[in-house]
Amino acid sequence: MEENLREILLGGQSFSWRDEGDGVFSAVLNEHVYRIRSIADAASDPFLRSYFDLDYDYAKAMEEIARKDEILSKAVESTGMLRLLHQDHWIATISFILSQNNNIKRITGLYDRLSRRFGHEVEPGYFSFPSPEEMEGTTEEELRGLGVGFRAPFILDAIEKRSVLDEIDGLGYEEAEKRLMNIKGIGPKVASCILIFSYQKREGFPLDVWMKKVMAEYYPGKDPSYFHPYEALSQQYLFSWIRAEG
DNA sequence: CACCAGGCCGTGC
DNA sequence: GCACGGCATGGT
Repeated sequence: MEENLREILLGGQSFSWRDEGDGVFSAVLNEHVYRIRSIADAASDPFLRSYFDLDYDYAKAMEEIARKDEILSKAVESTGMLRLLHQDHWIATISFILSQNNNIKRITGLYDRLSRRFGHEVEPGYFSFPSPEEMEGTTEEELRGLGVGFRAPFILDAIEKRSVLDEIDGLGYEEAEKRLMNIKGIGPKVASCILIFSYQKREGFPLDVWMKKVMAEYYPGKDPSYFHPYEALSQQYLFSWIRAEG
């Protein structure tokens, strides 16, 4: 089965990708402008191979998830094949700090404004997401001026404590979560997104407002361990399904 | 005018 | 430990 590329790129895992029309999606990553129409386009590029986690068997995982119960079967069927992205630690951290009490459209807009203000132009009109060094020296006032609102001091704290992002790989989930949560504005939900979509910690299970409804309505009394060993990917199928369902 | 969005922080108990 | 209000901004 073919991947649901739109859902993977624009469904809330990442805020880097843009719909260029005619089935083309673009993103500025790794000092390049990448343009792709399918996952197959990524197979020959080392950076994208890692980014799209091409060495993991998502087809097999999807089949096993669909066999778990009726709800997951429905979620998988309506969504198509998903993958979990392997994003840059810093980009994921700021992206999901921006995501709290926010919506995907506005998060993407803020991501763009940060890129244009602090990043650099890789191609005409295409700006990289700024590195911590490029953002260093900014102020709460400047950030608020870009529209990030109450998240401004959280971003400043992340700039200051960015070195913790290099100490997460290899840690167990709980310890990794604890370290991330030392940064202001990172609680359990934001931490889980960073750990899944940047550190490949597949036992994460983000509980946002949508997923809390799903759990209360369809999995009362159950906790994320029910979905083991596919916590994160199952969550992503349920998230996509319930959002499409309304 | 409300209420919501891939929540978290500070306070009070 | 848990419950609660506040929080910037833009959309419905």
